[in-house]
Amino acid sequence: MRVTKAQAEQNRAHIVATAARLFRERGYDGVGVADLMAAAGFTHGGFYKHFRSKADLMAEASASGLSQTAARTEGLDPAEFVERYVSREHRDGRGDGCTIAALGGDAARQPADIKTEFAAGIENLLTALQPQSDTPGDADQRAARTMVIDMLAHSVGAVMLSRACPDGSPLADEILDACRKEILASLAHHNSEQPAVRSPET
Amino acid sequence: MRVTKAQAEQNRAHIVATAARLFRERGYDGVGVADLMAAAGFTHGGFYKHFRSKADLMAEASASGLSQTAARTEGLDPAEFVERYVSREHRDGRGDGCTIAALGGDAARQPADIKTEFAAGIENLLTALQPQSDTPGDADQRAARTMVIDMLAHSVGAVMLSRACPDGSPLADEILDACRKEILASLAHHNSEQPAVRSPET
DNA sequence: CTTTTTAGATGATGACCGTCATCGTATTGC
DNA sequence: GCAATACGATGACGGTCATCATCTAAAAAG
Repeated sequence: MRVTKAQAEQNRAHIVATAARLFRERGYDGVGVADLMAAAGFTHGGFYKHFRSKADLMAEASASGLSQTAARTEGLDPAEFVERYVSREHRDGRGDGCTIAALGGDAARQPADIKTEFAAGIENLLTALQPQSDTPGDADQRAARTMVIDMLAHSVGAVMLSRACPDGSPLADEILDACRKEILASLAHHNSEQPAVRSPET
Repeated sequence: MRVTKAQAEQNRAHIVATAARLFRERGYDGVGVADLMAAAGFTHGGFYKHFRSKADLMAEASASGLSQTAARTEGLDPAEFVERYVSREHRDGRGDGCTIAALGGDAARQPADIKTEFAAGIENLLTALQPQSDTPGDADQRAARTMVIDMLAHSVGAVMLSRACPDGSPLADEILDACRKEILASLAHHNSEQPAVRSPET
């Protein structure tokens, strides 16, 4: 059952995409190689024709998921990012959501290669959120970067904390609402003081 | 090899404490029953004399770890909490640190009983951080609670994001420093506007 | 067209895991 | 003290897991 070289490449990409989603939903340890391949429409045998090990796929799937999040964030207004990120839809859609929020806790226990992918993914997200098109002074650049880093950690923390609470519990929603309100207020506050990161509308 | 009833109770507590630490270090799936019992100084056989299942222990160990964090936070100034929580020491000491930051990401995929323990643990932490000794108006109470919820999510996000980066990487430290600075600034800002949560010193 | 290569299927292997059966021994209740 | 009880040790069980060997058939190379 040989297939076209192009088809094989496409199958490989499909396996990576499927893995990225399943890992986000169930965690790295919650998905077996056989599970994964079945979900992608294959049997477990062909796996090692594409990847050297499960750990290899874990790193590649993480990178894929992270770059997808960065791509979807590109050109998004910070406030708009927060509205979408710190939302019930995002919290309840682990599989289709941000890889950092879904697997950040697991990444901390993974080997260096996965952590490196996460660092690169975070760096990309920061760049996507911080439009440095207008090149102001170095001090402003650093202040803007600090602010974006803080906003990202803040948003990630809100989603993760809300997800740790029982589904549909008042506390889960309260956390989300409280954080969204405070993050947006913080954004507005920074904008009024030194508009290093500014909304296009204002 | 029977032991005193008091000794057995003590052994059980020791197993729970060991489990809480190991789970924080390696995650729920990263610790086997045999591993765990060996780390506590026993063989795997006696496990089911103490717990009905591994899932049962997971819930109990989570509750134990969470209440420990709440107890250690009791009476702590919010700013002091942030200084300790958003620190390199805490980030690098998963096993001895906060259960929310270590297992919050995993809890999201666990059954309802564990999520319920997390919600209760979070609620306890909020109470420990929000001294409602002076009973002001309801509006102030709610505003203070919102602020504490936000501060906790913010701190948790900072530690988790930093942990997802390679050990000793500049980004890991940058995240921690940026967030600590911003969280403390936010605290100061709230204190100056409406001192619902106030430092004892000021 | 012939030969070589390789994506994917099938099946097996050894390690690990949660759980339970059994047993010894020391404590507890009488 | 005697009998009943139960903590903990030893060992075994199904099941799952990552990985590899083998086979196939079709695509690629010549």
